[in-house]
Amino acid sequence: MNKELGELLFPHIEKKPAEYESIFPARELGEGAMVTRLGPSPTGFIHLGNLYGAFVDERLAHQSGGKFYLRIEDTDDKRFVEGAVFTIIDALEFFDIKFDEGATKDGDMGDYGPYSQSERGEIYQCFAKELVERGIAYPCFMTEDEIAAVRAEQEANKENPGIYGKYALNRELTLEEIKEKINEGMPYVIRLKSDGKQGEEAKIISVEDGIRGTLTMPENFQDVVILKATGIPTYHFAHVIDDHFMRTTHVVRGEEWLSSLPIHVELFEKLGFELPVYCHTAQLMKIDEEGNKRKLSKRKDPELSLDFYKEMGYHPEAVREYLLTILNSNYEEWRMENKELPCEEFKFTMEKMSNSGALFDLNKLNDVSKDTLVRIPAKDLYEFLIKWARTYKPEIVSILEGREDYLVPILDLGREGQKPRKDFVCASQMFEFISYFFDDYFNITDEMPAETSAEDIKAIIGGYLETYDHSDDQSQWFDKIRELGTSLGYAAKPKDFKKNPDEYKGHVGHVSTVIRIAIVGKSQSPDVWEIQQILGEQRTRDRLNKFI
RNA sequence: GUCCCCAUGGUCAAGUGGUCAAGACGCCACCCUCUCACGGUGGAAUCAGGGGUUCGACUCCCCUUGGGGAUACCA
Repeated sequence: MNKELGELLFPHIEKKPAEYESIFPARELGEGAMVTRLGPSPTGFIHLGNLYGAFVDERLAHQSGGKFYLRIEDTDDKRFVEGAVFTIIDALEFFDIKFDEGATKDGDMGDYGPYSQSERGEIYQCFAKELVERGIAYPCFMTEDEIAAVRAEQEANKENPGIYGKYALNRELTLEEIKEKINEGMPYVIRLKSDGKQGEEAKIISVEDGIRGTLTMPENFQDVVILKATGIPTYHFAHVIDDHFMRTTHVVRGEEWLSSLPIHVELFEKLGFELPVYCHTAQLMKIDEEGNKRKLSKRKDPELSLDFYKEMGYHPEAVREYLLTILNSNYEEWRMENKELPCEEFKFTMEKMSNSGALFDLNKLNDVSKDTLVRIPAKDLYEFLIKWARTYKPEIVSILEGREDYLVPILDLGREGQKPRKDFVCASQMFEFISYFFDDYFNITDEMPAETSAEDIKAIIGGYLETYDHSDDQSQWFDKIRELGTSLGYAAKPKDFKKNPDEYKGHVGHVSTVIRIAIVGKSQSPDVWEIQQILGEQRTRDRLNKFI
């Protein structure tokens, strides 16, 4: 009867399960090589958490000489967003996550495809058919109302909700009944006929998790849906079939999957497939408006969308560094000892991964980013800045493009030597920081120091202009400021002023601040002499003249 | 409700029965210093609570509490 039911339900499926074993043979890889995958669903949104997981997959595979592939998990037609696949591929490319096979913009690449679940219907149905034929899956015609009624009854009886045991109304339908319902055109799903027990009788299963160690939980007892009414598989079924036939060795996924692990274990067992190693990562969290810790959500946290980082102009390398520091607790230490090595040299381990959800920390990202950018040559920063501006601040492209000779020294200001400045965090901030080098963006934003009177300000700038010699070296230049200040009643050294504040109007720092504001517009900046050298004599004088 | 996961400073965390309980970010002070940044020194700040086990618990067990997740024809 089951055989007949299989044919009735899946008349078009001709391949036998065993055939797929030879179509997708075991991979020939070295000892210990891991095969991992990223399985995003194309909802049009990809956030830091996705990248976090992708990184683990990527490191694990490439570190072990294995393979890392991209599989599109588009089994939810309701949530599908047009163009989302490209968005995902773009984002991963931007952050330099490299795949060996899987979905690409030009179609699939690799021998284990198709890599989009929507194109694998025949494979899923083949195995659904097999399960039906073996009597461990069945068509279920229960309507939404029936399911709701069952649920209400279960709630009233304080029983676990779900379709199982006696509540699985269509579990024991006869072939005739099924035929009849199908002829009536009733829609149906295919459910697993679980033989698990619940409560006291439940068997306890235990699974070795790559990150969390031994996991123990009660077996599954629900008749879960494996094929929806549309013939499309649910995640559970697709996961088991795909990861088996794509020969995935390590399934890295978020901890929200932990509770459906028993379903997957049962499915793997029933299908006779070997269980992959599961690695359940902790979720990235954030603090919400009420002050509660909560998982990064797709809807509510647009600022944690990958687009946020692209818009702000965080360098992909900085984001990678940040991710690595929260991914492996010993990464930071390693980085301090190996400042110049590429992060790929770091030996990533699952043991060093945290089991508890980390809160996203923008401060930390910024700090990591500063350290990362200081290692990047100014010329590369220049190119990065232009690339960012092209999409996110097009109005400044014209003042940046083709001006490498002007920009590179600006971006390199104070970065040489043992204690380089770490002024840059991200592209948007970089432009802000150097904007005074562009006449259209230059303006005076800070107040002159309180220690300097209006007459003194004129005297300082006038005197400065009088003795200004663009070819002075840095110490000659500063000596002049010191002399100028002294002649106007300002201490030559801040310490002198602090010791005898009554004897002076202020100190040389105040004098130089006046000059700094005239030239830079702000009371804080890198070395003024170096800025003047980049600005050139004429523009320096022009800015000063405006004050007289 | 049921099931699962998690629990060291504000944040990220080291720690795996005996430590004055690392380090990083942030914060504060000081030093360097013409400003800022960088760098340096120092500081405040943590084992959620209660029971066990043990000569001895941050570490092992139990309970409570708290946080997170699942409980879908979403992934």
